[in-house]
Amino acid sequence: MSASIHLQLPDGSLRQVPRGTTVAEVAAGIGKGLAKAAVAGVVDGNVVETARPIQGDASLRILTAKDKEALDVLRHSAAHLLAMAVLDLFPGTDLGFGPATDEGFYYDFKTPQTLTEEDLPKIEARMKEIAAEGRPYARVALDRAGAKERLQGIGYELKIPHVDEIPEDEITFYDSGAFTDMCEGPHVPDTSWLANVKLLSVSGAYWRGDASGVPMQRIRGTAFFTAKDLEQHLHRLEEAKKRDHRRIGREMDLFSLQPEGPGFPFWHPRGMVVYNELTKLIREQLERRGYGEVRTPIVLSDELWKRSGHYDHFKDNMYFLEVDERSFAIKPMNCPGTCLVYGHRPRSYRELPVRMAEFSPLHRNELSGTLHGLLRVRLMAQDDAHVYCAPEDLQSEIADMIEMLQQVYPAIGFDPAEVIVKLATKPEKALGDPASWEKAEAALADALRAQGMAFEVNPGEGAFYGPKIEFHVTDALGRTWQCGTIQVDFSMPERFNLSYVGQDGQHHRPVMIHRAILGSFERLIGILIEHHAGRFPVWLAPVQATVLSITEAQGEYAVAVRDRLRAAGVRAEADIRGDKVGSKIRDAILERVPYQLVVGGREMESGQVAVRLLSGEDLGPMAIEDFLARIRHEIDERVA
RNA sequence: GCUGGAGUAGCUCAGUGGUAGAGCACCUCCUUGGUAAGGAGGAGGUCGCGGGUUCAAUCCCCGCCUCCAGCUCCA
Repeated sequence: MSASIHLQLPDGSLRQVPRGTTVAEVAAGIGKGLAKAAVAGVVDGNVVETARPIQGDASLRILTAKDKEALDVLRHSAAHLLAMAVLDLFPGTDLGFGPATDEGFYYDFKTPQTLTEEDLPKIEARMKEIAAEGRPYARVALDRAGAKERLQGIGYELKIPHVDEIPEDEITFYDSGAFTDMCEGPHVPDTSWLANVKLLSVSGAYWRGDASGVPMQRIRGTAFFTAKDLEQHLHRLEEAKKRDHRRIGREMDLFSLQPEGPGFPFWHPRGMVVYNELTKLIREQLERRGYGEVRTPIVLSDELWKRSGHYDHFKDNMYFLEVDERSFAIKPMNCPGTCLVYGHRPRSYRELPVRMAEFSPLHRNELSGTLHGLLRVRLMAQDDAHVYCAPEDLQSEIADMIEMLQQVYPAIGFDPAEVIVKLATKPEKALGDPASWEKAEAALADALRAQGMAFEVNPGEGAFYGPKIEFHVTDALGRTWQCGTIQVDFSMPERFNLSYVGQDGQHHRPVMIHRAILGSFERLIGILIEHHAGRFPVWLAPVQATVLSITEAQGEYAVAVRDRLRAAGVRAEADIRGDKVGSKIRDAILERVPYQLVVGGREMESGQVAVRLLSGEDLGPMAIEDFLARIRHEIDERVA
């Protein structure tokens, strides 16, 4: 065995070092700055701590704070730091798991006493003390028996059975001072990297997510390399709180949620304006793209749901009722209804593809604990459609749907170029044979490739009847939300025995595509409220312009201006109360009205309005016609 | 559904074993004021619902409902 090995660095250069050289030593050999900045290394694709000796020829990348993977390492280490502090303060605590997440980290504990929010500052303070000590993380590798013995010795009961589930025969621990934890690693070199941590919440959880299992307490937190990044993140959390659609929705009088209808939103007149504008946007597209709109019943016989497969796969989420000794279900999806429409008469290949859109209300009995404003409801409507086509039309139909999505998203304020695309594949419990699933998954993947769209796979997340493409938008705070979805389904046409007569005079089975562009209107409106912080694009704003009189002398003029705007199709109000204009502007801002039209004696004289934007920008006086031209353009073009 | 927390005026929140308060919003009046809060007065509450303890419960106890933070699930 040669005493030296070759390491290939990201720039392609080779470096010869003695066998057993650590990542940290290589970094030091490259430069003093890198030695200090090295968080971890990537050896042949595996992330390892800087203290790891390299035993053979390998590729090596040194991770610094700039790398995405480095942040995960930091947060994972922060989770350990949290465990150290909790063990110090609450002896007798047993450890669950403590991973890094997209936003930070958490650790699950089984503590002798219940933890509360008040305990967090104490724990955080202890974490910072330990961080300041700069305790190194040392890796210890044991075999299975050794690992169990060690866990037993320190009293970590929960993790002992887990040892048998680890596929590798080498079980690793990381020690820092008196603390040790069984963990795959890697970690930052020492705890001094972890100064910028913040604990955010404590909540319930279960050992390995099993609701019948051991109850645990989860402490969540976040960590960053720099104080500035941490501050920015906390600021974003604050901002998200300010944008909470439940609060803004109430302030703008868009909708309400009431105990009489848990999870069933009440739409107020102003909320319905947004709802209807979005519907209008979609209907325009439907017309252009050769869709017909249908409306199928809300309540349908049990038999139908047994045939469609919902009874077997979606029953827990459905509402049932008994009428005249017959069982019915309230529909959670539109697909079976449209299948009945399709199958109601013979179909010819000449009329394919049959495209049916439907906006019916859908009820889904979601678990009470999952309800959340408009983002998770039990009553919603989707901009739903089902397309029945010949297999060979699949690609072009999907292409058309993607094009529609690309035309719709900019109007609601999302850049289609920034949409994240995922392909969700067959779940464990699914309808149909594996071969059609493969066919359907391939069809979706092909369609995406044909469109030149990059996508990642979301394994096991498909609908029970078929795989789906998910379109995720990124909002103003960098959060992502799934909106659009396209699903290919070979099963339901089979179950409903749907067919069309081909050119050859024979019966053929159509393929069914389920698709939604916006997703559900409820959820989308919730997302849009938060994305725009309630400041909707003008075309969507419940009130588009409000006329503010300066004194009561302009009251009549203000009302006349409002009526002139209304006649031109602008949603306008007039505020002719006896308040000062500053106070009226303040109210208009709180209502998020995009245009405030101030009318005083001068404007009344000249037949003008003084235009102020929601942003505070003052456009000065202009003729009513000029203002109308401006706002009509924004409305007609749906300027976002 | 599960774990933990909460529910007092439209909103944000004080408060007490002897049936309740503030600010904002609302209504009236005064003020006629030029781009984020002019002033005064008034009205408004079954203190989430049901039971219990007590001479007396908004307050203490039990059950339920709803909401919030998570778990899980998802449009």
